[in-house]
Amino acid sequence: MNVKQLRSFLAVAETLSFVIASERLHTSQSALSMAIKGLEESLGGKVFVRTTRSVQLTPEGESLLPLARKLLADWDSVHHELQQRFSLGIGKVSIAAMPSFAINVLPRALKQFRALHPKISVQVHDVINEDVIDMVQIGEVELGIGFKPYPASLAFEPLFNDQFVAIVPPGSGFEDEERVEWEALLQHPFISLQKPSAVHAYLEDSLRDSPLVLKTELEAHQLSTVGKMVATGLGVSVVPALCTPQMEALGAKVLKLKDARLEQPVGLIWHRERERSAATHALYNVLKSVGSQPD
Amino acid sequence: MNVKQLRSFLAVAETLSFVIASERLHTSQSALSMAIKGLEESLGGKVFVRTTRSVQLTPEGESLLPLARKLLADWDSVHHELQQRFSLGIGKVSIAAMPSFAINVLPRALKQFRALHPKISVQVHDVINEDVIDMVQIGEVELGIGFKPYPASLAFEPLFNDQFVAIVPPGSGFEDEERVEWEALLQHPFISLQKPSAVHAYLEDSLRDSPLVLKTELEAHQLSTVGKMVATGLGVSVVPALCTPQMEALGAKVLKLKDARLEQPVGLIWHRERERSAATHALYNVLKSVGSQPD
DNA sequence: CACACTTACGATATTCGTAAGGATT
DNA sequence: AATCCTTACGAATATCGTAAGTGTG
Repeated sequence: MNVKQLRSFLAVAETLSFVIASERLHTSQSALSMAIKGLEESLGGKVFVRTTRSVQLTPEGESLLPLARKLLADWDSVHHELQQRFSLGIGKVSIAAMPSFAINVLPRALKQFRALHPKISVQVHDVINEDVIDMVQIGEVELGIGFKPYPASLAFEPLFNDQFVAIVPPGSGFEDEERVEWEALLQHPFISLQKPSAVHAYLEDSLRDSPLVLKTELEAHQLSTVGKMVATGLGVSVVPALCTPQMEALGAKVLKLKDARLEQPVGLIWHRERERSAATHALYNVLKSVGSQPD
Repeated sequence: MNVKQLRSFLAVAETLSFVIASERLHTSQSALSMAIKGLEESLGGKVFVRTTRSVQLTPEGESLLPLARKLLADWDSVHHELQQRFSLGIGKVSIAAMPSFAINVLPRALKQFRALHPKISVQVHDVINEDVIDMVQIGEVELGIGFKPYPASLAFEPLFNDQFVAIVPPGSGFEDEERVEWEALLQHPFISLQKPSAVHAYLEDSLRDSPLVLKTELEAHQLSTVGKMVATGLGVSVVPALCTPQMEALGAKVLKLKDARLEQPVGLIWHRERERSAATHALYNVLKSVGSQPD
């Protein structure tokens, strides 16, 4: 019993005519005749009674009819669903992105992606860089966006280099300058993101060889909170340059840092061993084209 | 997408190896490779990632796996059910039989039938001859057993000729005789079956040309009730000879009638235009062999 | 005799298995 | 080197369509 035979059966059962059914199936009557014959051999008995002038179902054929209908409907449904999944007609993508990217770049990219593939739902996990790495590692998301990761099991495709910038309160002594030295910046109370943050780690790393120390006096969990703290004069901080417009909107002043080491590649992260779905691949491509122009 | 491709997919997905899967499918690796290739072309994307050293499912393949399992399970289930139905492994038969036959012959036939086909359930409608005809006509049963019917749409296969016999109370004036004349019989109160009964109709028909009249003084719905009434001396009656043992067991005396016209063929009845199931056909054969030897 | 299904038969496709190819561990 | 999947190719198989056959109304 194969699919073609069952389709033939259904067509004949519904038309009660080999001629009409063969037209509906775009085949010859003889081929249809053979298909039904094959089906009957496979089942071990006749499903139709042919009296040269009329075709009717046997009781066994009668009981096959609803079963065949359901079987073929399910069959086509599965076939269609998989086709849709491959052609991006349907699908689901889960990604994780670090906040600076999620806020400043992702919306634009997602708008473009959704325009291309409106039926694919996207779930964004807006978490700090460390959690992005974890979620990709665990397999909770197929794709992450963050700083270049250490684990060898993860692959990385850079989008752009993000440099850190200093943010200071308006009206502070830095106002006239465009660039600021670390030494001058650290004279002020330092407001940092929560401890396991990538920003924090990079800052400590880049200051390792210098006599300077990060005196963290305030901590926050959200970039916008840090920005607002700085804006109200509680201290200074260092954030990814991506956040510049956001920080300025909050009322903080953004200054470049005179230290080239504070530059990190931001890019797409995925698990080498895990396959990405067609939908994820499509999003990957959009992010690659949109994400490499952060402005 | 066809059945073979889906079976190939399932085998590879479960073994994660083309070699092992091809052994399980009793085919060559190349054939399996082509089958998967064909499936992937049909679906529009890859379901496996082959890295020459390992095979793993793509996310799309992962989502196909449970669907394929169900599809094939349903498929095989339908195939098996139909095979069983044809090979009489399962099935259901509905027949209608007139009471005299249902009581005196059918049990023996059904015992033999059930021994041959234990998984086939049989539903017996124990109804008067007229209802047997109706139920076959309507299609409520595929097979009936009763007197030869009139409708041209029904086919009839005789099993035996049943003649009517007189039943009288023990100790009545007939005791010494083996045969009884109509005239003598109708001197006594006549107990008949309910009006539309075939027995009643035949009796009236066979008395049409004679001066005798059926004076029905009592009516009952069941043969055994009639028998008991006769046995207790309420009157006399005429019943199919088949019921002889039953009537004697109830205490009535059975006498032959001196009238050859009171003989009717009893046999199998079915609708010419309606197909009979394999199970019904099997029962038909058993009834033909058992039913033609009523004793 | 016209219609509808089956069978026959040659041609076309498809599928199969063996064997060679390519890639990875 | 050994293993495993893919590709190539000739052979076996299956399927198809045309056309003839068969039986019914």
